[in-house]
Amino acid sequence: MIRNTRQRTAVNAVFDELEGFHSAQEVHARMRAAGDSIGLSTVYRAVQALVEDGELDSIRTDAGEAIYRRCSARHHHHLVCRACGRTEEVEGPTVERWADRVAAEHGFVDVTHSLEIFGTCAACHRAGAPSADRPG
Amino acid sequence: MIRNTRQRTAVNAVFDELEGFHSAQEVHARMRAAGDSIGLSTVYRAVQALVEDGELDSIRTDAGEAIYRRCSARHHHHLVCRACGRTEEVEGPTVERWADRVAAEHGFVDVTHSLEIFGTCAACHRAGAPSADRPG
DNA sequence: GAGCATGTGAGAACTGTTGTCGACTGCGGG
DNA sequence: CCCGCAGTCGACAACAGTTCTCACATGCTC
Ligand SMILES: [Mn+2]
Ligand SMILES: [Mn+2]
Ligand SMILES: [Zn+2]
Ligand SMILES: [Zn+2]
Repeated sequence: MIRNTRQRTAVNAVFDELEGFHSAQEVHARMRAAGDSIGLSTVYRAVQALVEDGELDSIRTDAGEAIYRRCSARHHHHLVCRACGRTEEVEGPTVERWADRVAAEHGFVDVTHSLEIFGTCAACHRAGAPSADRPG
Repeated sequence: MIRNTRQRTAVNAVFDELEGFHSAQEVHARMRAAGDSIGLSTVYRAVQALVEDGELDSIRTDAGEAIYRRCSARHHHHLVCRACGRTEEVEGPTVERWADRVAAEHGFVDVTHSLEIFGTCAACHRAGAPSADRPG
């Protein structure tokens, strides 16, 4: 049975005040800095539970770090600014259909997909953010 | 200046005989098992160089491990069997355009994207492979 | 409140990856 | 040829992110 703890509630609350994606370690550091007493392991367990509950969405950075964000329920993808981390949720029925069709054509079943778009947001571009190269 | 070494050549050759995606560690183990003497660091350096040369394509598993595969030059994506690792390269101009358009609509520039499709291939499905759940 | 399954957290362990550095070697110039 | 040396190798240590361990704490049910 899943129990209601101060820590779990607190981690969940952090994502109410946070835009974009954030790592477990970052959340832990923020909480500690704010005077919240919590262990790193607990933060990891909390974000994992929240992902399973559909409260958070997680993606992986190029560096291999898992980052998390409060997430709306319906299926969507992310448009992430490489410079500031700002994130837009985007939807595209076309893409969904394409992925399913292509998989079906190859005889694949039980199909899922991952899709993220990366770029430099208008604000960062204006501010002269550095551009990275990364083939998709 | 980039030098031609036995090790670099050997790593490159390994991917000629390998279908699907494979990790640096796996490649290292295979080479060692085949009597090839090579260091793990060297394998890492080699696959990284090969990715930069466009010889290999790399994606990241859910577990955060980088895996590599010999890759054709033109831009494409992958349809990967969760059970056996079998991989199909797929292309979709529709998706490319959709990603660019959506990013542009949000004022993003310098846009790239990552897109992978996962499923169970026909052979594995017939063989009764287990199905995983993984939201896209 | 008592009992106990569940959760916590400090620290150790693990995993994939990168850094270090003395030894080695492809390769262009002499 | 062989010299010189920048580029490379590889055993090993270091790192980063994540997970495990286990003694202790604490929600929940009764
Ligand atoms: Mn989708
Ligand atoms: Mn594409
Ligand atoms: Zn930005
Ligand atoms: Zn398969």
